[in-house]
Amino acid sequence: MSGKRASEADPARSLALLWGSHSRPGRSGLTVRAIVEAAIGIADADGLDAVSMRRVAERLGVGTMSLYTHVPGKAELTDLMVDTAYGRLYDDVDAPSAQPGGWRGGMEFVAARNRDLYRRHPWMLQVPGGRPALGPNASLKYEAELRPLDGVGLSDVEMDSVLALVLTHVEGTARLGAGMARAQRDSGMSETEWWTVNAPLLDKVMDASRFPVASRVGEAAGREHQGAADPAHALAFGLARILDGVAALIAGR
Amino acid sequence: MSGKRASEADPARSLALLWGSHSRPGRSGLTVRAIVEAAIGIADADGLDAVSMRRVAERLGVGTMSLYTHVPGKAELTDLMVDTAYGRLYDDVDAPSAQPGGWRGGMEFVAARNRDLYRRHPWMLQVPGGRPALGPNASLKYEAELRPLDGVGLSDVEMDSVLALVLTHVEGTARLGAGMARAQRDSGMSETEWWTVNAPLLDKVMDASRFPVASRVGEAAGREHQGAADPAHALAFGLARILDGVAALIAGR
DNA sequence: CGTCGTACCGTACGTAGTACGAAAAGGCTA
DNA sequence: TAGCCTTTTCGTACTACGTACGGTACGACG
Repeated sequence: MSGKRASEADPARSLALLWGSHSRPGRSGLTVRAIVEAAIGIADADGLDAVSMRRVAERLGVGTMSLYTHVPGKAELTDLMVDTAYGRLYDDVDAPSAQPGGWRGGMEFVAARNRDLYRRHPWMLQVPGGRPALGPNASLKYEAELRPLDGVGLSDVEMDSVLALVLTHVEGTARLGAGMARAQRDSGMSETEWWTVNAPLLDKVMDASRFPVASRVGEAAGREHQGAADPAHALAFGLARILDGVAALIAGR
Repeated sequence: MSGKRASEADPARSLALLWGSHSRPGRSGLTVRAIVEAAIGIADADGLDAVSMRRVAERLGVGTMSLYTHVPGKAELTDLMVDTAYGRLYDDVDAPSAQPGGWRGGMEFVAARNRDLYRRHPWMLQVPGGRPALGPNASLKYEAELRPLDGVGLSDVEMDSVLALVLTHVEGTARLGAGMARAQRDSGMSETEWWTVNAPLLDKVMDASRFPVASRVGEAAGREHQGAADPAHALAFGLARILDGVAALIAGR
């Protein structure tokens, strides 16, 4: 009955857990790291909704409530999952600033890596937003991703804005892709199958003459993408426009 | 125990409900429209998570299970909520294609209207993705938003791509804003308050010298935006870049 | 060997979606 | 009016969730 929403983690607890050297195994071998790893495994396989405290505990062979000895609650566990997932984004040798193609090549690399991240961990798109948990890996990520933009003629504020723009775009298109993948899993039908089944139903119910542009464009796009949308194309097309726009901003100096 | 995920609606049932003239009041006056309106009212006030079948029924003064006579389940109800919310986006007189400033003005109008939509109905950002439910209002929206791009030198596929890019950007920045608003509500602290409280804690735990660019840029951005991020600025900045990029694409013809 | 701090976890409460089947209210024909 | 039938309404119950609470048992230390 306390005023605490399950969706909002205690920031201080999260921060301590995130940055602290949490490694005292306890007597059953239970560790924060093990809990987080188990949760990520479940989320990778079955989505964030499938991550229940019961199921995490079961996977670790411990009682459900034992988890609470190491982790304050599910919200903080989610924070830990996110920062851990950020952990393997960039190696030292493989930094965005080490990519060819200048700032543009760097941003393309950032976009590709983040796309891969969301592909591997689609559950990250389901994490409830709010104040982002500034863990060590998130900080490392921010640093690495800003570097290609440093010294190219953008102000500090603009550097932040450009990176945010790119990341928002990648997240948006990844969300599209994850949604399509989930729809495919849940319905058991591929995108094309679904449309061939449901198109007649839609035709019967909607009068295409009321939507002349929409039906023309929608059909063209559907044919091109073999479905309602194509996340890979959306990512590439949008990123090209965005980086062109950023180039124009830089050139305008 | 059936194989149906609660997150995936039956498309045929949704389509029939969406397009059908569902208006047989039943003997308690219960209507699909009334159910949807009640659900939207709850979602507007307390978020999508607060929309439970029990609470919707309570608001309407009927038994919980009576809802299932009119609506197959919660997933389909969500589809109906979304299409209904789309309903009041554009009046006939107020269409994007009637805006000044050509295609660019039209897209800026589309962006502003969608931003307002997400501001009024933040729960739309929590709707689980998947195959979008093609209701009448979604179709109208697609038609209205494509029109400013018609005949400006883009191919049909490019028209779809540009619109998707703009809408993805608006959704992404709206998500940022909704997250910040929710964090503020849950924590009871404004953005500046939160950072003044938690900055010392972060300083203690992270070594700023390991993140030279990040700490410099982050501090500049934080000062500029009076917080970790500024959704309004992110929307405007990103939209300007995107439309510059689209202009370059058109000019390249 | 006794004591204590901590890790562990069984039970229980309140929340959710919805399956099932009973009950009740009209609408119809005879 | 009586009887029946279709449809709407909804009480109960099942599973699954996060986690508060309180008991138990292990390992270290005196």
